[in-house]
Amino acid sequence: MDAELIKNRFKDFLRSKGKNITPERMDILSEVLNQKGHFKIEDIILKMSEAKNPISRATVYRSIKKIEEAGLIKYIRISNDEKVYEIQTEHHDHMICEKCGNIIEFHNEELEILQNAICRSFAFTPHHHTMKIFGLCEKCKK
Amino acid sequence: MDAELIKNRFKDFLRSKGKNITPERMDILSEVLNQKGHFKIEDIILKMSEAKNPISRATVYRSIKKIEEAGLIKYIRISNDEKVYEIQTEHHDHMICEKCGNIIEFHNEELEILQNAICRSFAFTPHHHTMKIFGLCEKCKK
DNA sequence: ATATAATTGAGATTTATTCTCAATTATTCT
DNA sequence: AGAATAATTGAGAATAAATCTCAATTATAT
Repeated sequence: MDAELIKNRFKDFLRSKGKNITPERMDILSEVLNQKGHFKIEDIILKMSEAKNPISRATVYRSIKKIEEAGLIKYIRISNDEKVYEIQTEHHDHMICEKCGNIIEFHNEELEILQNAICRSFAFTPHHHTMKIFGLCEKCKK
Repeated sequence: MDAELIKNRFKDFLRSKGKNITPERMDILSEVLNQKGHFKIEDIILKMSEAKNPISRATVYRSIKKIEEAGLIKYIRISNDEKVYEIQTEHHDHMICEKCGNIIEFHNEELEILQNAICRSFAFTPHHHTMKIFGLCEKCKK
């Protein structure tokens, strides 16, 4: 939530990997933190190309990848050719409205417990999971 | 399970859409039904290019799409740039071993019920969902 | 059989992303 | 602080999966 904290985490990540802290990387992270809700990489590319210190497409891709590696953002694939990013908070799953495209985040502890139980029954050691429910949100149902 | 049944379903689908039943489409479906477990579109493209009546890459893509539309196969995205297809059976979810790539299919009715309950609490009408659990399978754990 | 409409193959095109490499900039070492 | 070293950047080329184009071929309906 606190942008400064996140920026510091990113700096720490870069240092820990022996990577440089550059204005380009920090500017891109700032723009990411400015986004409301889910965003596409093209949104960031556009913003950065219009900024007072424009940053190239290649650098946006490279920096977004680093921010992702740092665990600060992640993406959800909402269709075969659409990825949207979100700032990483606690783990949650997604409901995606097939009509309006709205993405609802939810977390349900019972679900997590059940998933772990299912994994145990297969002697499978879970690391992480993704669950997406596609359907119609309340508004679009009407 | 019965290949002839599936082929007839595909023919019905094509007819219902006013599409032609062509040897290319039927040969590609046959090759799909020959696959053991999960397969990649490149596997099919390779096989068809080596067949006695070779079929082009474009036609494989077009036919696979039709077979998918007919509800006979579907794909799972196992990583950012890897899709694998499977023959459509009853609904199930997947566990994917991050080490050996093995895909375990599972179905759990409790999970489905819980998902529906969660959707209800958001006034969300679910149509379908995907769930993938990434981790280590029994063998790779050791 | 013929006419009409659909399909095919081959290669061009598209789109998202990554790569290349010379020029620039950050960091490290005195 | 300044030089040396290593990393990063921008611009455009390259890549890869999938789709499109269009003339030639084939399936279907009459």
